[in-house]
Formats: sequence, structure tokens, C-alpha cells
Amino acid sequence: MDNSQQHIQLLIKHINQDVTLDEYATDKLSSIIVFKELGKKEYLIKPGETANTMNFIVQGCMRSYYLDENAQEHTLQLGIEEWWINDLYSYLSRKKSRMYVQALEKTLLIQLPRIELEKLYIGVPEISNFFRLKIQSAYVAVQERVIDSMSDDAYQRYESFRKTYRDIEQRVPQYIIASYLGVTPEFLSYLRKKHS
Amino acid sequence: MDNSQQHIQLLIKHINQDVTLDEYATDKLSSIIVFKELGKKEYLIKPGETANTMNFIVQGCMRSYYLDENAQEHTLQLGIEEWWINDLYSYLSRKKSRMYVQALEKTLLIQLPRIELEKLYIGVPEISNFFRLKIQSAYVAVQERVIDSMSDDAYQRYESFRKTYRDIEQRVPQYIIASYLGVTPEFLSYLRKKHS
DNA sequence: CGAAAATTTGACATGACTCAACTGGAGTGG
DNA sequence: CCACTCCAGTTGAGTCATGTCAAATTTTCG
Repeated sequence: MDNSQQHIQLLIKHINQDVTLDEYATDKLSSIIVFKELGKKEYLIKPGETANTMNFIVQGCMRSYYLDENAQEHTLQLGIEEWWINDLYSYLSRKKSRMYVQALEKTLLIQLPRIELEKLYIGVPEISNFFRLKIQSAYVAVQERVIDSMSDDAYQRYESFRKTYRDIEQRVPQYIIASYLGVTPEFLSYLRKKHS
Repeated sequence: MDNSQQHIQLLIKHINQDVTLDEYATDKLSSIIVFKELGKKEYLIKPGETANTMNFIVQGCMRSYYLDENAQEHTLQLGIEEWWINDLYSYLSRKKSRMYVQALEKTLLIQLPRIELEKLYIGVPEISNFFRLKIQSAYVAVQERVIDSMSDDAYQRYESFRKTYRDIEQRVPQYIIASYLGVTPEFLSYLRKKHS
């Protein structure tokens, strides 16, 4: 079994945690897969582009972020192996993205082009169901963030970040974690010291 | 044409802004409608209950909110005529809600039960598409809030609230707006004075 | 090794919260 | 119709959480 077969297996295994793919579904899905490699700091999406694929991380680490009026970075999503990464807004609405989606390490992605994927939805309802679930959990995750940002102070948010992203924390620079939490790097540094 | 026919027309007209319902779709949809009236301060959903309907506001004003560990209220959604109101998390995941969904005025709702609605999805794709769009825009709206809460200070959030919810601002008490913005009522009062 | 990037540190500024007191209007019951 | 109560909104003093800026230190990586 060559490498790309292994990577496809990783995706299939991942999807099978939520729905059950039969052989037909597996084959159909495999047939639309595109691999993509990104070097460290390379961009998958930049503002003005449109997201036309779903992206599954086989190996590596990525984030999505945007710049506010003051050119401050705000990280919206982080992901490592077996996570999905995208600007879901752009993918779903087919409008131009305002986000950067960037590799933080050398990263290998499996991409599923929307056009092919939507054809599959018709004949393979498990795949349609899987992505419906993904979108629902994306909604839940974002709402959770709104709730946390209103209920918790910065240190509580940092602690719950460490729980949710346990395996990610060591792999990304601290200033990116700060930009995810919505605090300055200086303040996160201060908090870490205070509670250590 | 009696009142309830008028109300159904309002819903149909609303849906037709996004998708095109033929006569068959309209009839099918009409057949699953349930009306529900709520008095001022009455609850549609309380924590521990599960949301099993989509709820369209025909007349009135509603909000959803939750209580944090300190029993502080945080308003997540506000709605008036021709808006949808729900705990979408509970509706989609079929899990128990942690939210209150409450009428702020005497309110008339059209409810679409999930069980009937999902049956319709099979034969009437326009209806399925409509709700897929609604869920997408709910996702976008929540993400927009995350972005605003990270980029903007309280007064900027208040201004953008007034734009988005222009017709709602006058109908809801100020402390609820404060709990939507994520500030104390005292601080919102201070901001309003400062900028007047 | 040397330069650039990330992190830490500290002084100071400010946005937002807390608490308590006060004001004013909207019911409500007599 | 008045008196009373209650709740929303306002005000102000003091405090705390977090931001800003600049400099020092450490880490990363070519």
C-alpha cells in the first residue's frame, strides 16, 4: 500500500467515526480526492479568493485568521492531523473570503472539490450526512466561542483552549494563541507567569 | 381570507424571498404548520427541554439567552416579525437546550415540527434548500459576532447592533441590549450618554 | 555565529465592571 | 385618582482586567 492509499484510509476511518461508508461510497469518495502540499507559512486561501474545496489535514498544522482595521490578526480556527480547515463562510456562500488560511508547518491536505462533492451528495447520502454533521458542529463550536467570550475572562478562556486544543498548544507560537483568545501576546505572557 | 391564512401567506412570502415554492410545496408546507401564542415573558424553551420545531415570528418579539455560572444573562438572539427564533444547537443536535427562549411581547409563532419538516425535505427540495440556507446564515451571523467581539470595542458593537437590529432597538429594554453586547447595563448607559 | 522572530518584563493608560445611591416612569391596589 | 411599589435606567466613586509602548531577553533558524 503506497502512501497516498494510507492517507485515504485515514480520511475514510475519520468519516466512519460519524457515518457508515459502504464500499461504493468509499470508492466514490476516493475518486474525487485531490492531494495538496503546503510549505510552512504558505497560504491555502487569501482574502479575495473563494474556497471551493473541503480540506482535511493528513499531516501538519494550519490556521485561519483575518486582519481587522488596525491590521491586527485574529485567529478563528486551528487544526492539526484529522481536522478540517477552511473558510466555511466562503465555501458555503461561494463568496470571496476575507480570511487567510495558512499552514503553520509543512502540511499535507486531502481536498474534496465542492463540485464533485455535491454530485456525490445525490447518490451517496452518507457523505451528505457526514458534511451536514460537520457544518452543524462548526456552528456549535462558533456559538460556544461567543458564549465563552461573554462568560469567561481571558485566563478561563486560555484554560479551556488548552483542554480543547491539547495537542495543538505546543505546536503553535504563543502569539497565535493570544490572537485566538482575543488578548495581546504581552497579556497572555503575563497570565501564564501569574498562574505558574 | 381569515387571519391564519394571512399569517401563512406571510411565511410563504418570506420563504419565497430565497427559494421558489410551487403550489405543491406551498400546500405541503401549509399542512404541517402549527400556531403558538405566547404571553409577554412567557417561555418557548427552557434549559433541559429540547427544541423540536422551527419557529417563525408572525407577530411579536422574542429572544434567546442563557445564564452563566454567576447567573448573569447573556442574550444570543433577538427577533421580531418575520425572523426565526430557536436554540438551533438543540434543534439540530436533538440534545437538551441550555437556553431560555422567551417572548418579550405577546407573540404569535408559526411552528414547523422537525419530524414533519424532515419528511418534506425528501419530496420538496426547495424547502430543504431554504432551511439549509437559513442554517448557513445562522453560522455566518454567529461567526460575525465572534469577529466583532474580537475587533470592536463596546461602543462600536453597539453601533453595529443598532444598524443590524434597527427595528428591534426601540422594542427591547436596554439591559437586554447590554446583555447582547456583553456589557453591563451601567456601562451601556454611560456609553450612550458619552456619545449623545 | 548572527539576525530575525518570539517572548518576557515593567511602567503607565484605559475600557469596562462593581456597588451603592438616586431618579423616574409603569403598573397595581385601595 | 392617588399612593405605593417595583423595575429600568442613570450617576459617580473606586477597582480590576486588559491594552500600549518600549526595552530587555530568549529562541529559532538560516
